Amino acid sequence: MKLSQGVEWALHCAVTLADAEDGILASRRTLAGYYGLPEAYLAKHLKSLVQAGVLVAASGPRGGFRLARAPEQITVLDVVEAIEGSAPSFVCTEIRQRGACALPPDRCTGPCPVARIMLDADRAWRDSLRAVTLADLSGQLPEWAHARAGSWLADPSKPLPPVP
Amino acid sequence: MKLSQGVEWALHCAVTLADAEDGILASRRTLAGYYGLPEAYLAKHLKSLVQAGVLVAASGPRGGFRLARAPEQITVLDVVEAIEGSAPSFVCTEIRQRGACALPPDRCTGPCPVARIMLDADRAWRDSLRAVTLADLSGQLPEWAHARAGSWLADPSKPLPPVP
DNA sequence: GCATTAGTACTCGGATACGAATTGTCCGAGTACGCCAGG
DNA sequence: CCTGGCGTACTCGGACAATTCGTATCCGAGTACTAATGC
Repeated sequence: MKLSQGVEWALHCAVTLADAEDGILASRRTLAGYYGLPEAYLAKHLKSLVQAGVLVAASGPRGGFRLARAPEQITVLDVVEAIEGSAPSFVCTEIRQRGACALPPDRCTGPCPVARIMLDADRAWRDSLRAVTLADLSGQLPEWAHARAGSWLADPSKPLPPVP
Repeated sequence: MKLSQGVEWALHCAVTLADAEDGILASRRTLAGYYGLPEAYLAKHLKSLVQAGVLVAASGPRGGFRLARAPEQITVLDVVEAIEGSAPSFVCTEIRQRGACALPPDRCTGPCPVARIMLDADRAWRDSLRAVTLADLSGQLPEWAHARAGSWLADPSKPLPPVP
């Protein structure tokens, strides 16, 4: 029950991309430099985000990544599932139907109580993540943080505006 | 975000042990035979349950495992954390304080929004598991299932009562 | 001066090693029962 | 017949491999800009 390291990276990068001005694409080098992350490995996670439809990628010079939808339309769950996969954390192997005391299949019409509880908890976890969007996260940052992110994404070589 | 296989085994075994008559200890062989599980590997998980204080073990002939408390006093979360560990699923490495756009530490008094959301979801998951006890799970089984489990735990060589 | 075309530099994407954690298995330490010998 | 002691068989606990997954990295495919060249 440990989440991948990439989930944190992906979430921060997605929130940062919400501050990109229209038409600006951020390359993986730009994003990696923003947080001091290994560029090659971050690329792997960015690719996952593209495959999941969270980001859109463009090749060539001036290429890079941007959000596929408005920040209000992307939930934290979208990002997490892009990295971790959307499979439920608990898989019931129906061991109640195996072994010396196996139950006959016709007695196992409904899901077993153990699986039901675990899936309920999994649903609660996902609901909690689905209730928050990138816009919600971005809105918790101060104005100068948005300005810094936008400036860096537009041109990483330009000096950053100072922190008040 | 995938739970260990042992979680399912541990939960089923714990629910089964709730049907053991007073003074009856179930050996790992008995439990493994109940569900057709590999005995040696199941032992590893049972050991974790003992270390977590969910089960009590006794050595020697007539030895085995029993619940450490009444089924009403053991939550599903107790069992899951015994196997998976109680560490939170998300760990914030404070990448916002690293890289080219690192925030100064004096601007990071509170937890970062990303970590807060992830920990909230983790708490929702654990709350959901904490709300259910082994007694709740056991209560969802029909009467004849309790009788079969109790009979097998008391003497695996005795023929099981039939399923109605 | 302008259009065309070849070159270049920069981007993403997939294929490729390495390490750690989970999975799976085995043998040794300890204990209660049963049996045997002695009184 | 009763009691004490020893042996045995069964239990759990920790130590030891194999496999899968997450981590980390590199090189190749593709694209837009740039610059040189011909008209």
